[in-house]
Amino acid sequence: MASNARIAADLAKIADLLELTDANPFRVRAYRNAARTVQDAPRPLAERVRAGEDLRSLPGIGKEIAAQIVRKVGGGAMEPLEELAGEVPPGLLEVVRVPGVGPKRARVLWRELGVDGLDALEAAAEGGRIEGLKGFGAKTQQAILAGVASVRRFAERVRRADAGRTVAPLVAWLEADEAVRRLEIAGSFRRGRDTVGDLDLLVDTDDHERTMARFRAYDDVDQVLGSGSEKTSLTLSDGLQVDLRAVPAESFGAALQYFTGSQAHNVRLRKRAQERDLRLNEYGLWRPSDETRVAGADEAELYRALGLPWIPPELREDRGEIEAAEADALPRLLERGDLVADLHVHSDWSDGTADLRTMMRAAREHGLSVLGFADHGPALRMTGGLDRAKLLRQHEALAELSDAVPGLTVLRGLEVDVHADGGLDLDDEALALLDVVTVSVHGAFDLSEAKQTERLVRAVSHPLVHVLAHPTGRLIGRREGIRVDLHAVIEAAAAHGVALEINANPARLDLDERWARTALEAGVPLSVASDAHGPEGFAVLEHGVLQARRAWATKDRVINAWPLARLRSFLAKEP
DNA sequence: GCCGTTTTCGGCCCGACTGTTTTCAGTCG
Repeated sequence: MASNARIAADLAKIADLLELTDANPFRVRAYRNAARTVQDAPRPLAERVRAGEDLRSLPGIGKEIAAQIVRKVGGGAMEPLEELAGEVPPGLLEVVRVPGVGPKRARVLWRELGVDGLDALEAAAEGGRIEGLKGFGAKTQQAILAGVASVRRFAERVRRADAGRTVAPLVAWLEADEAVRRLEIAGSFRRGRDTVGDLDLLVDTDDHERTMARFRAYDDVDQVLGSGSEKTSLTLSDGLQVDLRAVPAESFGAALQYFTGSQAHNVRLRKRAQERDLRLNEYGLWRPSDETRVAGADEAELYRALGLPWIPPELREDRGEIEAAEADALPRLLERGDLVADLHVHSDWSDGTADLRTMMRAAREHGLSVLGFADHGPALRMTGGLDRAKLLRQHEALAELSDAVPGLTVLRGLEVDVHADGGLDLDDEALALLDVVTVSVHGAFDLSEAKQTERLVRAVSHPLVHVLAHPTGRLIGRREGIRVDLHAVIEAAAAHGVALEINANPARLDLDERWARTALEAGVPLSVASDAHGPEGFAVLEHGVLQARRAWATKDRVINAWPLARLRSFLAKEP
């Protein structure tokens, strides 16, 4: 089936190819917008097509693009894709990813030098054939050579948590200088996305030149891509690109808003400014008639001047937050401090590194008052998983520890493997001994979508199951999730009072924000869980909270933010 | 290519930096 992601990828590719053929830029944008709409669509478009619905009700989808989507769903190829494939070599799509090379230059390089991909581009630069082309000089040639290397080394987006570790010492280095008054990380990092492409730093400084020089002098810098008094771009040794912009205090809020994005959110805000005869840019919100600044120093003030309450960065994706803000109906998003429990934690009874008591203490130190152990069941032999006899011994051990950590209630759980046919790895009698039954998939990732769906639907329909952990099994940047119709799984979870997990491990963050939101909209509660395998593992909960916030989760919809009595009632499957 | 209780045609978000230019195009975010 043509998933929304595949349809969106085709539309985005058409946009890229159109640019390379010098097409009408607004036509390009139309395809980009449509790609985004499809990506964000909560229901599979294929399903809507089969139901005979008119896709033109979706924003940015008109007659032409709707027809192309129908072709794709029907198993055909989108026509522009076929036409454009014959006009430009596909390798040019990689060439435009080189910094400083856009569609125009890529076309010149192709026409003049036959450059049809990264290898050819590199050879042309090394051979000195680029310098001398109209519009190209020696510096550009050098930049291209460096750019090819960086594209190769750093093709993918990086996990936000990894970027956070990289940037923390850099931020400390910049803030250590007394000229720096304020420093903020903006961009998708601030919005809490699970991955980031680069980092955007904003600085309010007494001395632009000095701060930019200090930035360039940071010892982990690999290449300085460009540097002026307002802005410096560079890459660090691990390939991460960091942009630093100097912003005056009177514009700081506007710049923070602008560079936090997302682009789609900003477009909406600028249109909104226009409708009020105002102009919005990174320096402030302006009244053009007399060039006065209506707002700029403070982000909340800027939103206010546009008739809106301040919108949390995690929601700024143009997925309904502006409408909600207008109606004064923004959710009060989950916060880390709302979490009282963690229901998915391992110990050395299976593959964890620490004993029960150590994990209990660590949970308390991380501000939790309820801890649900969820060691692996017997199927995962390599983890030393617990069979029924071992489970009983663990319960005895827990009973002895019942008062070991004041203020902490322990729930007896297990992470039970779901067999390929949807059966569980422990019999019902053993499952009934547990306070929390978490189920998850650790093998048979390759089943067909139909079989995988049947498997998970059967698992969450089991009357003793409470939580489905890391529902897709994706590992960011390493493994795609299983092929499964999550709509069907969500529907079954809703019918059987089962929660879906947001696994907070930064490599997982599974469910992702879109599916988590879909689950919430279907009435399915979430469990934000650390999946900690050691005492330090609880720290990742902050990443899970960000993901939950991006899914519009409030604490009322997250079972491990509930008071213990309410949680117990959920676990008892009371209506 | 999409869109419209001011429009079915004429718009479509905004500015900085760079390198190569004699006044600006291309790229980027």
